[in-house]
Amino acid sequence: MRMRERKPVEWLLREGKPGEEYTVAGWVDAVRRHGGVVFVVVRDRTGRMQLVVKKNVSKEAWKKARKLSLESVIAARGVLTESKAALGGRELQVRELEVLSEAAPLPIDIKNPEKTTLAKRLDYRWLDLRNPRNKLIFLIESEMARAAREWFRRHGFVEIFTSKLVGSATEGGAEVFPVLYFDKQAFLAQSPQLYKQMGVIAGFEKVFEIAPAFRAEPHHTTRHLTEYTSVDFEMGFIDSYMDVLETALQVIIEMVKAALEKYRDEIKEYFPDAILEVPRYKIISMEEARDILAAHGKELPPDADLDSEAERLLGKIMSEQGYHIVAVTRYPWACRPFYTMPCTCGEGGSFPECCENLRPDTPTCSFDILFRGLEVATGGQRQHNPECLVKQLKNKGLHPESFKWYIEMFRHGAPPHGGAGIGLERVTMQLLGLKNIREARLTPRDPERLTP
RNA sequence: GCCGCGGUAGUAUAGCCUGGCCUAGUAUGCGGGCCUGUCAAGCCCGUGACCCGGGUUCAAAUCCCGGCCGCGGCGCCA
Repeated sequence: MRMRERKPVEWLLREGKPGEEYTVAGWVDAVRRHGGVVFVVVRDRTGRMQLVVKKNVSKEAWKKARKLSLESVIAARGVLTESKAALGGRELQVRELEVLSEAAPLPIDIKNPEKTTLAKRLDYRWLDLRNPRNKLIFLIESEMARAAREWFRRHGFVEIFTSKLVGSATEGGAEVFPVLYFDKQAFLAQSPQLYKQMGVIAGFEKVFEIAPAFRAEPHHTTRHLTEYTSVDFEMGFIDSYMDVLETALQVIIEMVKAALEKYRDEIKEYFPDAILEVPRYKIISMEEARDILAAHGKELPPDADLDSEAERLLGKIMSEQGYHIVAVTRYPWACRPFYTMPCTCGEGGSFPECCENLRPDTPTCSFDILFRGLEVATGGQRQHNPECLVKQLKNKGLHPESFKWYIEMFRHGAPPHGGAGIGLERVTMQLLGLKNIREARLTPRDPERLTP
């Protein structure tokens, strides 16, 4: 049988002519043996259809069909017929059957993913993803990445591809993976942060990147990966960090919208906890967030980040008011990286004096975006005054010498700018209501797992 | 990194607390048989497991210690 004659299942069910002979090929989805007749359900990328293999039509094909194992790859040729009993209303009366690749007994239950632990499913990811529910997660991610990319391009952002091998840690040092770079010490980039800024300063003005980021934190939770996809952008000539926040929100909305427009029915079918409408958002300040939380019995000190309990609580309160997305602004200096623009500078320009007396609770021009109570994005305005940067580095206990080229970059004309990073897998997880972020990554990496 | 829970056929589980009655039960898968209209096919027969190492004991799936792995929480973060 020739593969070039192969017809997709969807096409056969819709447009094939009954009475004509066709070739299909795909995976064995089900086999039902009934003595002289064997029903085989074949599955390809476009759908599933029933093959009928009768002993009195082709004894040879019938013999092969009886022995088919689930998930083997087969090709079949036969006459398309109408059949009320068949799934899709049509079936193929097989004259010729070929086993292209025989499948060994399956180690996991593909039909019912909930009957196998996630760890086991991940060990056999290539089988796990044959399940339509699991496969859908990645069709959605593909769609969301496309939507984000197209949105950026439509709005004048340039796609860049930054180094993932870096010479120094971006923000501290503890959470980066060290790698041996010939005879030197290097690291895997935990964020494209510094390079995005370089893109803006180089004159691209607006840049974005959709690429992996690496975090060496040994988290054992349902929402952390050591390698994830970051949807990052950076934009110059902003009036304030609110321009950045608006952009981040629009991108997230655009991603969710695209996923829902294309896959709403499937999402509804497979993910009972998913959101089916484009979420509304609300922007509040850290001060307001603290007041709301305090009113619900959760007190936070003025220099503290929202802990995961606070995030969940805030997410719940805001969701009940109809806002699945809430952006929290003005994070205290103590919780933000050294390059963050403090609110004492920020609006209206940055001068050497404005970053003098930074205290742990000094508000910064920054924000986090929570989607159903989980942080999915972080961003803000960056400090573009090199003198301030040095002060801010020192304030954080870092050594300016380690960031030499970074600081140097701001001495040759750096526009006011800011950006954000959006966690693709986290958006997917919260959109679909997944219980574990590992489900949203093709081959997840956590502190223990390095294969497949 | 810290804390808690766990590891039994291919998969998912019962048994563990209160050691012997376990020749380790059940479901599903897998192998074989019957069956020409099934679609979670059915019926009959069969196959298959106590994570690794050490200890306690007359006796360990069961109790203790260590390791590895898994699940989750926290800190932190996308």
